[in-house]
Amino acid sequence: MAPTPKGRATYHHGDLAAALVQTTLEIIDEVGVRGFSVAEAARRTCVSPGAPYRHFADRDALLAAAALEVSRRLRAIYLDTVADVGSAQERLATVAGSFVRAAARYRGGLDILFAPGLRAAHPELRDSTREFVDLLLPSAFEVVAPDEAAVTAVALLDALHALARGYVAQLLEGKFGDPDDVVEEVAVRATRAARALVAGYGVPSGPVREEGRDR
Amino acid sequence: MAPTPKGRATYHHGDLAAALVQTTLEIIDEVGVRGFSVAEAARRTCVSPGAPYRHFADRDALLAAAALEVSRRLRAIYLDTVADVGSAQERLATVAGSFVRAAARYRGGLDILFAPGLRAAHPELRDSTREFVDLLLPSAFEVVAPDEAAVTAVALLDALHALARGYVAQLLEGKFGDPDDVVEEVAVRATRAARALVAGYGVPSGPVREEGRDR
DNA sequence: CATTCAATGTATGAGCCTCTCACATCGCTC
DNA sequence: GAGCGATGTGAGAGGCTCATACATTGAATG
Repeated sequence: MAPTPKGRATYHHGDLAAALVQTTLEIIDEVGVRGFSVAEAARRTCVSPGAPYRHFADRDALLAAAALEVSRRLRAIYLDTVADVGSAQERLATVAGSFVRAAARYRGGLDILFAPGLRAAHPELRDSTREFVDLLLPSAFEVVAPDEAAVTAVALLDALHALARGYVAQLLEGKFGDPDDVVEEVAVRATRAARALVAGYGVPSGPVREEGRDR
Repeated sequence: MAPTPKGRATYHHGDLAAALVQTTLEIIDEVGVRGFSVAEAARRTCVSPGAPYRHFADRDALLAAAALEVSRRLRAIYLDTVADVGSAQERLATVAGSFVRAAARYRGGLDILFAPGLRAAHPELRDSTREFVDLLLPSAFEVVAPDEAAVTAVALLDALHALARGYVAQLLEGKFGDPDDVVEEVAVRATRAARALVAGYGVPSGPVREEGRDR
């Protein structure tokens, strides 16, 4: 007869996919990506170990879906807190700091969002970040010198992207100490670095000429 | 009598620890961190599946040792190719590009060097990077404004570190296309971004004032 | 309503992996 | 040359991923 398994009223779950993503995020917050297992996610969601595979091709697919959810939340944060900063320069600089602060909040989430293997295998993850970056494109155009603006604007965003991710990585791995303690300081530093970057791309050929060796 | 197992002449291996690290790097180059297993490393080294655990507490410890080896190689590359660049400014900028180029060569290695979980759990990995960054400290001091030089120099290096790691991450996950094809272009961009960063930190209070919102 | 069917969950199990433990083998020291 | 500590082997417990066959059910259809 197989009565509806332990923690549930109905045989069918209702929205297992979403529940699994949520559970996955929780598990990862607790034990990190390495500690995560599909089996554990199934257990916490009160379904059999095989059930998740109805919705996700494999472990990585579930992780990728969770990472995608994280990127959606980051986007929301951006729209709430950064989108309406006054000048384009400050908007670009602020987003870096804001990103660092978000990292401290969604700790585990950021871990999967940036897990090397996952991103390499799941283009939709890269796309999501790319879309996010594109939100900033108008600001970048405002900041950059008008000639060859297109190329430079994209390059600037890539640089900002790189910078922010690098700071987040260092923050999350505890390089500066307990992330919760230092997040604000790191966010400020990231903002300052971003400002320097923006300034550097804003001048027609950059403040340092092509060959900088003999100034 | 248990004849000395298949691929070996003696019962004892000689230097299993080093051999395992080497094999680990090879495996990761082929199949990535996710595809790596201690069992496979043991197989390729022609020892029993349990043997590695005489030398490494667990899978992560072996990975960390391999990552440490990678960081040693990176250090060597730096000393060979960057250490004697003329000006401090260019030295700092060049190291970013050089790092990106190294990433394309030691692809798998960089994956583990930057695997979020690993670095968080193994301080010696962070230390190794830290030591590497410290090699650049003198250059940073040269570049930075003399007042509060200490704080700023370190901050500049952290920013450069973040920038370079971010570029490497994007390169390796294929954001710009096949890493081998784009590595040079990305390296140039990283160098340029690094220059902008260095320039931004070189001016006493940065090119944009504290409160930048109402320029 | 009754039926049917596609979607969703369960049960079972094969195969692999990590890591442990008792035992075998060997290089070194005294 | 005897003993000992270090290093390797073999067997196995327990867990995980994923495939396959079967059970259950909500929804569409007549």
